[in-house]
Amino acid sequence: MFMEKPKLDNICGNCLHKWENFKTLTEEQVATLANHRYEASFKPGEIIFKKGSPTSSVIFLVSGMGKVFLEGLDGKNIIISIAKPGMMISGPGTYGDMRHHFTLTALTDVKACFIDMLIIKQFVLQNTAFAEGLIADISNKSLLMYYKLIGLTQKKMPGRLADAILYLSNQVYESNEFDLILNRQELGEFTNMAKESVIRILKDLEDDGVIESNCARIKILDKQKLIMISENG
Amino acid sequence: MFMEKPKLDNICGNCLHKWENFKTLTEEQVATLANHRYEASFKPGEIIFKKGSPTSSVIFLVSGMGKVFLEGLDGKNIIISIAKPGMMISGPGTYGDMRHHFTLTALTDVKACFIDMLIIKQFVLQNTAFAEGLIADISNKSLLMYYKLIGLTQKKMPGRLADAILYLSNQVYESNEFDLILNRQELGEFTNMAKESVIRILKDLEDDGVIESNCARIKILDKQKLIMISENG
DNA sequence: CTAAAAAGATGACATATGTCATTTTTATAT
DNA sequence: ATATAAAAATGACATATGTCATCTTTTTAG
Repeated sequence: MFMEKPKLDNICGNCLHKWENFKTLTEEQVATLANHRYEASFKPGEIIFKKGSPTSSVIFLVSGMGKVFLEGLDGKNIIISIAKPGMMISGPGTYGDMRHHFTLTALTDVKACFIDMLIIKQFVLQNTAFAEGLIADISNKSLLMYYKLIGLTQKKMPGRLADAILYLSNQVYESNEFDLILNRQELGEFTNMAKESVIRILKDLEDDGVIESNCARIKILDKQKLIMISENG
Repeated sequence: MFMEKPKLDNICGNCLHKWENFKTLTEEQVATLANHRYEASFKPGEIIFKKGSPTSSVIFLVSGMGKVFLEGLDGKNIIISIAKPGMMISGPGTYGDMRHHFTLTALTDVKACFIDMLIIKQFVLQNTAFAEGLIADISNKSLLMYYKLIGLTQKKMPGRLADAILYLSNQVYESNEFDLILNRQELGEFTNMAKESVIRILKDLEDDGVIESNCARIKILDKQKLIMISENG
């Protein structure tokens, strides 16, 4: 992983437009931002930041996708979300013990933008609208965790897998047909089930004509039914 | 309008001292707070606020205890935490859809203080230190959810119940012996298990000399062993 | 104090789901 | 292209945990 200081071109434009809360910044603050950002490239599987490491930066993916996951017991992970460009990636440790509590790794080739955390904290103190937006952002992520908790603890496997497929289709790929960048093991880490169970239920869904799936490619044939499975556990 | 330094020590003093973030407020803001607070009393079982209702207020318990829980699928609840005086109780909807996403009910006789949400939001805009403190508070709660998720999905029942007992002992009652205000059903909602399983494992713990338990009274006999059970699943 | 209701306790049983071992398919590198 | 490694798929089996029915104890209300 190597870092370089990027030129002040409109490389930032992407994030500045995509992350709602950047719109609260003054021109001066945007300039400050551009002066305190660093880019780095990662290959699939590489760690972008690791649980336990200092929360020195906030991260935006410029391109590519990553996975955000909790490192649980006995090396068992829980994938929380798939990171895409335009989302701020930081964690609850930022305003706490200053340590990351989850790990972010690249799923594809990733170009990531590191913004100095001190700058973000400075904006919070200078710009109340930004602070408010940050609270909203954190709150939203917290909310997702509530529903993740309900899903993982109260739904049975088919419902959890349906949820995962719907999440990938609606939030990540924005399409009913996609080349999955998660393998069965990771799909299991996302749905809290063994990879063998993922395979079995994926097959059940295929047998029932809900999806078409061979290896990485997944096509949703009957979204309504998938939603029904998601809702009925 | 002239405002004298409010005499709050007899009313608000409890919360003002207990919730760290109130210390960032100016005297004027404290006075505003005192003018926009309302108290209400609740009996055990009564709803203080309900999932789906508007987040018009932030709540502090003046006295008594409550349970904060998600209303999950098929009426199955997930108790997230036990509310005590000194903690701000609000939810992720406050800076989102303006709706509560969990329910708060009284476990004992409760006197609750309702602070107008608009005042809190005003403080966020006026007082960046307060905003920062609020972010820290929300972050901390978010963090707890991460570890709750890991515990509930990856630990087996004895580990989860051990966690619950340790939480009650350390965080809630601050004693190794206490009269539990949760019944077996609720202990199940806290640990994601059926009430029958709670009863069984409670009995196992008693047989193993880890705790002493008859109905509501619980006494921890071997905390070290309890911690071990918590850690080993 | 007695009756009714709620909570706690117990046992039998069903099942969702994980684990392990093995085979097949797909991807990767030489 | 061939060899090797990784991922996917499959089947047998074990088990943690929920469900249900029943009984006992405790609490609540008249």
